[in-house]
Amino acid sequence: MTVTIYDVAREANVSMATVSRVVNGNPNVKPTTRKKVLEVIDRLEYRPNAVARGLASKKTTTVGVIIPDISNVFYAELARGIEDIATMYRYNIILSNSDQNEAKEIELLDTMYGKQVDGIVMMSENVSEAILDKMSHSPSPIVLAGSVEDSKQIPAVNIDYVQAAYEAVKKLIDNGHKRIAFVSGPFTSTINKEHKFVGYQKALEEAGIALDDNLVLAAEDSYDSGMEDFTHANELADPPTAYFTGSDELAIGIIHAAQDVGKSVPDDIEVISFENSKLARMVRPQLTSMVLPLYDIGAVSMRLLTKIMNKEQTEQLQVVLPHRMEERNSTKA
Amino acid sequence: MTVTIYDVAREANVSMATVSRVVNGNPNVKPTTRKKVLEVIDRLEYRPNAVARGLASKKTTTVGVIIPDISNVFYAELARGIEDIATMYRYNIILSNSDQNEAKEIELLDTMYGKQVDGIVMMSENVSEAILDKMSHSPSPIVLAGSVEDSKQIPAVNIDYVQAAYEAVKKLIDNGHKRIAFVSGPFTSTINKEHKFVGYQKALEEAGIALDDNLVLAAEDSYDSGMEDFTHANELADPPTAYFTGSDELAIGIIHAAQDVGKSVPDDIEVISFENSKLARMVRPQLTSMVLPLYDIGAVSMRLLTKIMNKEQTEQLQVVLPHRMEERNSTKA
DNA sequence: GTGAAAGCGCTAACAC
DNA sequence: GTGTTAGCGCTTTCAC
Repeated sequence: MTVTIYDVAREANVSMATVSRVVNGNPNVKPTTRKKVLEVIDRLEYRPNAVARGLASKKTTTVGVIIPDISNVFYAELARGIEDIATMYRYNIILSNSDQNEAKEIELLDTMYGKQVDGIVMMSENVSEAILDKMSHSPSPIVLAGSVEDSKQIPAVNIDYVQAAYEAVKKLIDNGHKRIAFVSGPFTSTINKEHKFVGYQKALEEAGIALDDNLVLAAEDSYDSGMEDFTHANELADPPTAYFTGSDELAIGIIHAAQDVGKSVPDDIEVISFENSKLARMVRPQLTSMVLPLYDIGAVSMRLLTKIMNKEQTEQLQVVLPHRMEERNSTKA
Repeated sequence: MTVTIYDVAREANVSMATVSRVVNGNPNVKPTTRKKVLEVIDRLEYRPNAVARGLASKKTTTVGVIIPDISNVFYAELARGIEDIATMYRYNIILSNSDQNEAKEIELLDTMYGKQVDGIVMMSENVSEAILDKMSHSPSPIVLAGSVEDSKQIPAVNIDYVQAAYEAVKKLIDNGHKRIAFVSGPFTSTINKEHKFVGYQKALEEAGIALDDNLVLAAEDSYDSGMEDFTHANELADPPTAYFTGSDELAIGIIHAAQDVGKSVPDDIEVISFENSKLARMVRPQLTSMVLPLYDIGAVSMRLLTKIMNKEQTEQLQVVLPHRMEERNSTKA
C-alpha cells in the first residue's frame, strides 16, 4: 500500500542502500544510477518514512519547544523566532504549553525525551530544582530561552534584565520623578523578582530614593490587573507620578485607568513598559518601552541549539543580547 | 546506554511482550508480574522510545498543525484551542507556519505525511486546487479549522461568516447609517471575499443601499492599514459614517486615525470589528465586535480530528459553530 | 560505486 | 497469563 524504500529499490534494480544514498544526497552514486532512482521515486511517489529513519539513525530532526502559553503574544513571538530558525535548519517543532506549571513542565520534558527529539528549547519563568535536575539528565541538549537559571548549567539566551530595568527607571528619575511604582507580574517569576525588581531598586538607591513597599505591585500580568494597580496606587496619600511596568498590557491598563480618572499621560503621570510588543504602538499615547527582543531570543536560542546538536565548538553557552529603549509618548522627552 | 524494553524484560525475568503489556496498560498481566515489572522500570528509569513504538504500531500520537503565523494573536488563539484538546487526548502537536504561502503549505503537508502524523489540523485563508489535491491524497485525516473550501470534501469547523457579517452591518444600518465602509484584509482570503463581503453586500441590498466601491477597502490586515484606510475614506466627498472591519487591529487603526482628526467614536463614526480578541477591550472606546471564537474553532477541530482518527461514527463533518455580537462602546446602543 | 545484512526498539499476532 | 517471533522502514557498517 504505502511505497517503501524496498519498492523503489526493486523497481530501479538497485539495492535499498543505493536508494537510501540518493535520498540522503550521498555523493557516492553514479549519476546515471541516481537519475534512474530519482525517476522511480517520482513515479512511485515515494516519500521516506521519517519514523523509520529516526529509529535507524537516532535522529528525528524535530526539536521540542516548551513555553508557558502560546496564546500570549509575548510567548508567541518567541515561538515564531524559534520556528523560523528551526525551519531554516530543517527541523520541525513539537510545541507544548506548560502554563507555568512545574508538574506539567516535567511531564512535558519526559514526553519530549520519549519522542526522541534532537533538542529542546524551553522557556520557564521559574526553573526549579526539580526541573533543573530533570534537565541535567536530558538525553538531548536543552537551551533556555528568555529564562534565567542561576547556576548557569543550562545554555541560555537572555538580555540583561537588571540593567534594562535600571535604565528604564533611571529615565523616570531623570525626568524628575520621586514616586515611581513598580508594576509587574508575580514574583514567582525569577525575572520579575530577581532582575527587574533589582534593577528598579538599584536605580532608586542610586538616586537616594527610599524604597516604598506600597509602590511595589507584583500581582498578575494582565490588562485588568494594570487597571486595578493604578486604582490602588492612586488612592495612596502620596500617589506615584510614574510607573515602570513589566509588560505592555500592564502599562495599557494603567494608562486607561489613569485616563478614566482624568489624568493625562505623560503630563500627569509617565509610564514605561518592558516588552515593546506590537501593542505598544496601538495605544494612545503610544508606549515608551524597554525592548524585550522576544523574536530574537527565540531565534538565537534555536540557533544555539543547532550548534550544540551538531557538536560545533561553541564557546559561549550563556548569551546576553543587547537591549534598548524605544521612546514614544507615554513619557516626556 | 539507553535502557530498552529488552533490558527491563531481562531484569524482571519476563518477556518483552509482558513488559510491553504493562507499559501499555494491557489488563492481561498478573498483578504480581505487573508489580515486578513496574519496579524494574522504575529502578532502570526505563522510558519507552516513542519512535520505535511509532514504527511498530503505525501510530505516532502526534498531529500536525499548519497555520499561517503563530505570532499573530488570531492564529495563536486557534493554536491554543487545538493544543489543549490534543493534550487532553494525549497527542502532541507539530506546529508549522505557512505564512499563507501555497508552496510552503504543500511542502508542510508533505513533511507532515513523512513524519507519519496521525492527523492534521490546518488553517488556510485560501485552499487552492493544488492544496485540495494534496489533501485528498493524504495518508492521514485532515480537518480544516476556520477555513472554507467550497467543495466541502474536507471536514471543517467554521462559523457562518456571511450571516455574522450580515448581522454586524445590519446593526450599523439600524443605527441609521447609509455610508458604511467595509474594511478587511485582502480578497485573496476566501472568507474575506466570499463570506464577509457577501454578508456586507446582502445587508446593504436588503436596506436598499447601493454598493459603493469606494467604501470597500480590502488591503492589508494590520493596525497601520486601518489607519490608512480611514484617512483615505475620510477624504471622500461623502465619507463613511460607519465601519465594519474584518479584524480588531483594523478597527483600532480606524478609531485612532479618526480620533487623530478630532472625530469621536461612536458619536461621529461607529465601528464594529470581526474578531473580538483580547484587544477589543484594550482600546478606548472598547470595540463592539462580532465574536470569532478562534479558541473554540481550534478545540472543536481537534476534537473532530480525534473522532476521525479513532474511526468513530461521525455524522457531521462540516461543523458550524454559533456566533454572537459583543456590544461595547464603539457603537451606540 | 554498489549490495548484503544486521540492527534501531517496539508491537502484535500467535502459540502455549 | 506469558513467551516467541516476525516484522515496521530505514540507516549503516562492511564487503566487494
